[in-house]
Amino acid sequence: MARTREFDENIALDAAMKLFWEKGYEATSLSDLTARMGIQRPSIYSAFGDKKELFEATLRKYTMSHASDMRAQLQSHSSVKKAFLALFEGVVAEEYAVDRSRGCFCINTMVELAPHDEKFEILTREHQMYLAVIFQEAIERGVNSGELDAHTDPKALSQALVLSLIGLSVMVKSRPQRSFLDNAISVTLSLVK
Amino acid sequence: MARTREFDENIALDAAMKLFWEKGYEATSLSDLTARMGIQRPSIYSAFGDKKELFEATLRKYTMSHASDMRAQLQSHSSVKKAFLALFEGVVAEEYAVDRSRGCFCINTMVELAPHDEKFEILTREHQMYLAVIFQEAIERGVNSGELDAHTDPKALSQALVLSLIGLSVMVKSRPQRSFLDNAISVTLSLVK
DNA sequence: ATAATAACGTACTGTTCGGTACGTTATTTA
DNA sequence: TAAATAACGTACCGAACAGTACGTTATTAT
Repeated sequence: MARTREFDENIALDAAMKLFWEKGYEATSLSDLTARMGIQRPSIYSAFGDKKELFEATLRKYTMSHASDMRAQLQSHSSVKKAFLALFEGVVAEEYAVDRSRGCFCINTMVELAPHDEKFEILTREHQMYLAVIFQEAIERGVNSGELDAHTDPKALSQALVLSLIGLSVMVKSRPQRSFLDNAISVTLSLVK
Repeated sequence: MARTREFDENIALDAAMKLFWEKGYEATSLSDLTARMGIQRPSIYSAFGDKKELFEATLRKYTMSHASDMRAQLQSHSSVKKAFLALFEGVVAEEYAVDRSRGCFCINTMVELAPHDEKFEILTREHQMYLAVIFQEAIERGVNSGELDAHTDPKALSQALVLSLIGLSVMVKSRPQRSFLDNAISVTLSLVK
């Protein structure tokens, strides 16, 4: 009944996500967004709503993709210990790569918006809860296969690992010596035994 | 040789610190600052420089005060295990108190500014390094007193604890169930043995 | 007392902010 | 083919932004 949309909403949303992820909510302007999304300002508003709504859409996109990434990574090793080691070391390696990582978008949002906006408090909490469940399932696989101690408390251990992974993801932003991070990872993952 | 300053620079700086701490750098405007500091805009510029310089001054004030707080807390218990437990549980208790905590200003800055501003990358890194040293000293006291295992690696353990404490400080912003945090703390601090 | 000087309050600068009105263009349905 | 409709680009809105010019007031040193 009318003109068809000329841009791909998914591609545009992805561009917005990368920008918010890199700069945060406040530091990203509508002009930044139009430039990177390749569309005009009214197109953003008609397709995604206002700035906060667009941000929310990008965060939802991120958390879904991030959760399935994490799940896939944990399932890609037969050894649960090695899987967690690869996961933690991957965070470090990414940050120290030629073009540094953006870190974790959800963590950035927990810090910037969750304390002042209940919607993002809930959204970020639910993502962390989901990650904890993914971790727990991996640990339970390790217990069932006999790789991990039968006395392990999978739930509590997964929760501790989520906390440490968050800490690691934040700490790398200040670019400490890699030995600092390697030591910390090594000690933390000694809990997975 | 001239008129004397009518406001107390230290009090004004403290007000600015609390505001930046609560809202972050970008979300805090000069108008917010003049309102809370109780002084006019040109007074800010003459006493502290521009917005970024003022922010830096508040962060330096915070890190110094925070470091000595941490040191004091760790020294206030004869048992090192109890000292760390009180430290970690204190973060949780503060956040779930009637008026929620602002979290850790240094962590907020690591997330918001460190990735895009080398000055803050360095400043925040140095603070975390300093905290790690304080932690290490506490652990060494525990080893020397016989409370902790003689095979403990105080440096590596302290680094792991710094990471977990960062993770905890971020995670509380999304207000998960306390049992989540209690479990995670319990598992993490089982490393201190 | 007076000249020098620095802090003060007011009022302003140009710029950028998020958001939108509106006329134009392209597509679809009838 | 014509009417309807929605996406498009342009150009704008008032508000808020960080930062400053400037005249006034208070304090100091001479």
